[in-house]
Amino acid sequence: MAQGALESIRPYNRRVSPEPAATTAATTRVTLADVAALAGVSASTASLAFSGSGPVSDATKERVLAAASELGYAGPDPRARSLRRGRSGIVGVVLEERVRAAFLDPVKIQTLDGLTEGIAPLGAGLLLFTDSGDPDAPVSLDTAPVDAVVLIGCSPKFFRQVEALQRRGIPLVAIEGAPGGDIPEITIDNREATRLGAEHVRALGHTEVATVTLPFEPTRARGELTPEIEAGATVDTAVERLRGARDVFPGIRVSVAGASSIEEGLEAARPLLADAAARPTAIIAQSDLLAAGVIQAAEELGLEVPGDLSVIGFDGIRVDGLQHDLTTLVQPSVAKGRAAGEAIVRMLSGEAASGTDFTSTLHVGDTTAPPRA
Amino acid sequence: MAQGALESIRPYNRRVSPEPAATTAATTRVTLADVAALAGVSASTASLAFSGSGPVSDATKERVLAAASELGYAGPDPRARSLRRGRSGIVGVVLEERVRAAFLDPVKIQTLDGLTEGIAPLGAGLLLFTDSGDPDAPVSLDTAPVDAVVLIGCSPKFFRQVEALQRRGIPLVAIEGAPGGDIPEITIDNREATRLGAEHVRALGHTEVATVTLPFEPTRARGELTPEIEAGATVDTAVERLRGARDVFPGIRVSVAGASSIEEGLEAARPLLADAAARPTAIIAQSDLLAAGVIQAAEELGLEVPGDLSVIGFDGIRVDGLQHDLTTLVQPSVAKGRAAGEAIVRMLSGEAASGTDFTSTLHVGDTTAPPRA
DNA sequence: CTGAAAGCGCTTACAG
DNA sequence: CTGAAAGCGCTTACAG
Repeated sequence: MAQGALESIRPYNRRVSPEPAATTAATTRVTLADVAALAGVSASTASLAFSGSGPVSDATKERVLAAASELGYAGPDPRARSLRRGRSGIVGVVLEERVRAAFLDPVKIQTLDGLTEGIAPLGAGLLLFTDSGDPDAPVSLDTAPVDAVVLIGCSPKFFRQVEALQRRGIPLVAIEGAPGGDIPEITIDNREATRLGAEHVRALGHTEVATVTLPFEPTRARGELTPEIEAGATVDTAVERLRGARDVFPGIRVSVAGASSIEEGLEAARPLLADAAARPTAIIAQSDLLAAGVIQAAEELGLEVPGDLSVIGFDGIRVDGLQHDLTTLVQPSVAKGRAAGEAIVRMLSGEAASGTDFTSTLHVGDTTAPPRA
Repeated sequence: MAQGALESIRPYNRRVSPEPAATTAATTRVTLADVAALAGVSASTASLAFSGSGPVSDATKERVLAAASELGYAGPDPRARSLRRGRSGIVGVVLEERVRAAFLDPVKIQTLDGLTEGIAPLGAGLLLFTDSGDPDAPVSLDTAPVDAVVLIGCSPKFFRQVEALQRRGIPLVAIEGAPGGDIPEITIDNREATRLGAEHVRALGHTEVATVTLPFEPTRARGELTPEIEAGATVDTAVERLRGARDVFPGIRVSVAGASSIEEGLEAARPLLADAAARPTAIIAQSDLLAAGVIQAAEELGLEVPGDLSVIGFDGIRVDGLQHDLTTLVQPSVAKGRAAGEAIVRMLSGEAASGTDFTSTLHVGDTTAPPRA
């Protein structure tokens, strides 16, 4: 276990001798007590001079600050402060993937951005918990000094750690995913939004429609959807969006992508478009990146979008380099993160917080049109 | 200042009464002392039972664990542990941008991924410091309980905070950027690598060559390079790569992009390609995303790559959706992060650590060829 | 294998 | 406006 390594390493700056500071300079740690002594005040007063949260005369304050700079004291030790105050100023974020996988998803990045905004009033930092690639180094979520934790798209596999955090009274919020427990969840209307998109496609007159979906499970089997894949689904987003599409087109053809990317969208679309006789006139993609891939696949075959093929996405992100105004379901990615942050802030101030279910809106761009007559 | 907000919020789980725990359940915090008392052992022994770092009889250990689970004790408080041990298990990462901007750069993401690997032996988490968008919420780098800090592409504007961290004896490593101080730096051979690429282009027979660069300053002025822009440059990467190109093509035409993206590459390339009479036969792009944009611009005009235009990039990332095998300088993005992590680990175990200068390699793909005769 | 004691460095009521 | 005292919750030598 990783813990072991941490323990075996000696503190970088262990106090070398019991003598007062300022002799061994760099290797000896200066404390508030040292500063107070040099300034000729009590530790309490010195503390007040730094935090500014009490009445201290300007003269005293100056003396303390002068003593601090003379000793090279950089301010109160955050570790001691956080023990005393009961707050560390850190919010944990759990992403159940490697960094490089999690940040390939523009929606997650935007959500994280919104979260940063949402917790800004706390002045807290975000502590990232991701898969390190080392199976022996578990996310040590339950030994980290966090004030609160946000789970983004996490599976129930964190249940044990989540429980431990709850026992410790640490506020938790989940953005999608179903981590278990009675944690406030921030969700979006995956099914309803997709249905809306499908209805738009149907209203244009399309009847031959296919869909390219996100993976149904972490193993990321791809290709034509089989009953086995569907039965083993663990990713709600894919399942719900498929339901929405089926609400309108019950027998819709389904091609499963291996991830949310242009490349995967391209590969998932190829077989759908291969047979000119049985070609759909519209494809519903479960993400904008997949939609961009579908468009590439169409263009590869010399098909025009939207003339020969209508394409609709999901997310409402700007796909870098895509020259179309994509028709898509715009989900409030940033707002989701912000809502999670705000819930955290409320919970930390003792209020109750509940989840939020956001609504996506249909943006009609230039990638959907009536089928050719 | 953000600090104020943190202070004004009362601790979420303030102990309500001075009585021993286990009565008010959720709102009362259970401590190791409570567990020890219930188990009928000393606090020291209880502590040993949890950390496993001492000889405790199995019977005693079991008794302690049973008491813990009876009281709902989730393990030692990380805040207290970190004060006592002098380690928090947290490594800070500073990115001088908003989350959404930083993570648009695939190289940064890969570097972060490598960093995660590099610090895996510590079992530590990454604490993200980014621009929150709120000018009143400064990155509170110097009040966070970090064991070490990695700066990624940071400007000297962090000098003051960096100094404070150094005074506190906190190990620092910088990945590119010049944060000031005598911090070990992880760098790559921007100039030499670009020169290598330019030589490849020249060897193919090109003489009419242009370059699309990264921004030269955070304000991100774009367009033709002016002496003013060049004089005010603060981004080493852009400057060094331009030097490398000029080493081979001294009078090279320069178009500055506003960011590293396909879209910006497209826009920066358009004016270069607009005039068919004065059109370059090769373009050196300072990133792969820019190169992908250059290719799009060429294709827009009906030019073939590499037949009508050779394009070379920098980074060696896979550009999602790009159907070319891009000729590029492959830089070891993941290794850079890993090296930073390993340096941190060494410094935390008391060893000295120096920086590393990595070498990039030329990958010849299918986007460069001799100019048409 | 177990316990008593000290202390990590700070902040916060509480008196003055 | 300032100081003495207590304590945040834990871990670590040190004895036994």
